[in-house]
Amino acid sequence: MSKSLPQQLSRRERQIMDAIFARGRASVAEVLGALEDPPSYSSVRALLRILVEKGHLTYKEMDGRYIYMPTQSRTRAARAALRQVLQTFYEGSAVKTVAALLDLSSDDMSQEDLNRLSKLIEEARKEGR
Amino acid sequence: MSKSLPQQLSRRERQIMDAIFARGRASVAEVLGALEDPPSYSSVRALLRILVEKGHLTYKEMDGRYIYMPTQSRTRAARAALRQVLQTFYEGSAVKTVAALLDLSSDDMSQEDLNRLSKLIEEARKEGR
DNA sequence: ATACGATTGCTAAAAAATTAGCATAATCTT
DNA sequence: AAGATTATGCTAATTTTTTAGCAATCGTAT
Repeated sequence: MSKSLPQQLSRRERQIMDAIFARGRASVAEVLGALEDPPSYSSVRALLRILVEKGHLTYKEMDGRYIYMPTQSRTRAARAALRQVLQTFYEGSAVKTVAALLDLSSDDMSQEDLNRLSKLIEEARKEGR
Repeated sequence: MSKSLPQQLSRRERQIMDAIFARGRASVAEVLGALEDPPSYSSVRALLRILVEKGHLTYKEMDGRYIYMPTQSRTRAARAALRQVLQTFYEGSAVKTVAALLDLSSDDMSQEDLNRLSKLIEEARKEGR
């Protein structure tokens, strides 16, 4: 059984977690650089400390400085985030969500990308059978 | 040009906005009922008032009570949320995101759902051409 | 009419989040 | 080696968020 992290994150905490998830892991300076409206270095450190205390982050020392990384896998966090969007905006329907995604970014998608998606759907079809 | 709502929401504000987006619109009592760890009726009203002040919600009186609804369209908010997940967890790749969605909920998808998706992709293919 | 229940207007207090300063150690540069 | 830069340890203060109470109003049922 894996530990649960039921606590919802505050605004800054969320920002920082997102920055770290997007990068995999990050130093204080990197997190600071990733924030849109950055507070002081001290403030970022304080938040990181809190996130470690709450169990959302861990860190190890590398080259004399701390590198922070999520305790939860990216995959797991990503799924939770997707579920949230699904429930809030698409009535829990994956189909509707995929449709929205295609609509959102079909301009940026190559024929090759579309081929890949077709294959994924084909696979799901087989599995469901 | 539409008004921008740059302010990031606090924890409760986010919760409440999500509850209202999921329902389209809601009364104070409905919002209260929708929250997992509900505070008092008064507290919910205070948050709603703040969200109105900040321009995220609007309300109208119906049957003697206030019904709150988002100022931003669900579609627009949904897109913003999807983009956020895309950027944070899937390197901005819609293909990866769709793959994750299929993986997440292919069990719940019918053959008919998959057909629909195939068609959507086919359409995107034509458009891109 | 009157009591009841649900709602809003307004206000204040408590809790949490956010920010930052200062001292100190390690590392890099000249 | 000395100075500059960058890091952490620890602490405190400010700001924002979150909570809730009380009076007044409106509709409903007795």
